[in-house]
Amino acid sequence: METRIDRIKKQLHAASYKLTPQREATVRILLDHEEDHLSAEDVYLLVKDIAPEIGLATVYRTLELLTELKIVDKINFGDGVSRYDLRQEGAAHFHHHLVCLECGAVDEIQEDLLEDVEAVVEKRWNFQIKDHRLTFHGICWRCHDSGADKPEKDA
Amino acid sequence: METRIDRIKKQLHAASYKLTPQREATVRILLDHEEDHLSAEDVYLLVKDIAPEIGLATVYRTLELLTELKIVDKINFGDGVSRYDLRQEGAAHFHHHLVCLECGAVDEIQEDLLEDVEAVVEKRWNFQIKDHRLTFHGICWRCHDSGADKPEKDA
DNA sequence: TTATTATTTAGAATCATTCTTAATTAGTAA
DNA sequence: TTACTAATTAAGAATGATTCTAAATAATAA
Repeated sequence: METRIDRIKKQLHAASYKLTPQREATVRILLDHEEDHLSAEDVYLLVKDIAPEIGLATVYRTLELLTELKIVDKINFGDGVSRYDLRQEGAAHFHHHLVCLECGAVDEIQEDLLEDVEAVVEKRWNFQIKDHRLTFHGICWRCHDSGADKPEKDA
Repeated sequence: METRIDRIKKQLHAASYKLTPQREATVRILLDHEEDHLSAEDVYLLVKDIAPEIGLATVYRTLELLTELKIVDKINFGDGVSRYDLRQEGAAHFHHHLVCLECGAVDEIQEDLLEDVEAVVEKRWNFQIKDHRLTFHGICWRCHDSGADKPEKDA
């Protein structure tokens, strides 16, 4: 059976890159932390456990490469550190984020909520959209009283 | 007649800050470059022309202060540099951006396109939205052939 | 094998941003 | 005005994330 790693390997080969042990280890960490918005430093510390000889610069280079190939998305929540998220397989667009101003939690919205808005933008601003970034800042369900309900999982 | 500067002065006083000459010079630069998405360094170089004795750290401090007071918005297009935009007077939310992957131009959408989407997010994810960031990446009207029309100005 | 190219490591270098310290300025009360 | 106090600033040092450099290593092709 073909695994996600296998498919990423093919993607790399198609672009004439190799899946070196360091790159594979990095990808494995990202797969194990799909929703964690890891920084390069975070990835580095985690990947060192399974590939101790790896260097920080290699992690940066790998993340950059994966970003170019649209396997991961590089995000910036304004704290001066870039974070890296594995893109949903086959997703055309980047998922959205909810950043809590109270506790700092970052939740994800996988569903694409922007289809209507994008139709308007393409038409009215005559702009061919390739991707988008959407982040909401506010108070998450954990931090405000009015209904301590965990939202339903992504529709 | 009350100018924008006067109103900003009041806002500062209300929060018990002073509009020092350095701060005023910085605000003037921002007013003169409303759509330019200046970095702190850009602002510094421009402000030196009208207030030569100013230091870079002061520019940073001033921009940070103005950001806290929601007079300017700090944005990050992923190039490692923060940029600062004067917020439309009275606007509750930050405006959106169109970043051209071809020529690098950054256009603005002042209109709030997210009202419907936000209603969905507030309800379904049980999240109290305070602000948002929305950026589209793609090809601007200048760079793609199909209709070299400048879009109508913000509706 | 040898030559060539891609990749990595380690640490130095860079660059944006923040911090520190001492000096300056403004505001206030006498 | 003068003295006191707090806010603000300049200058440059310090920090921290990221990128670059040089030499070593691994993979690939001939």
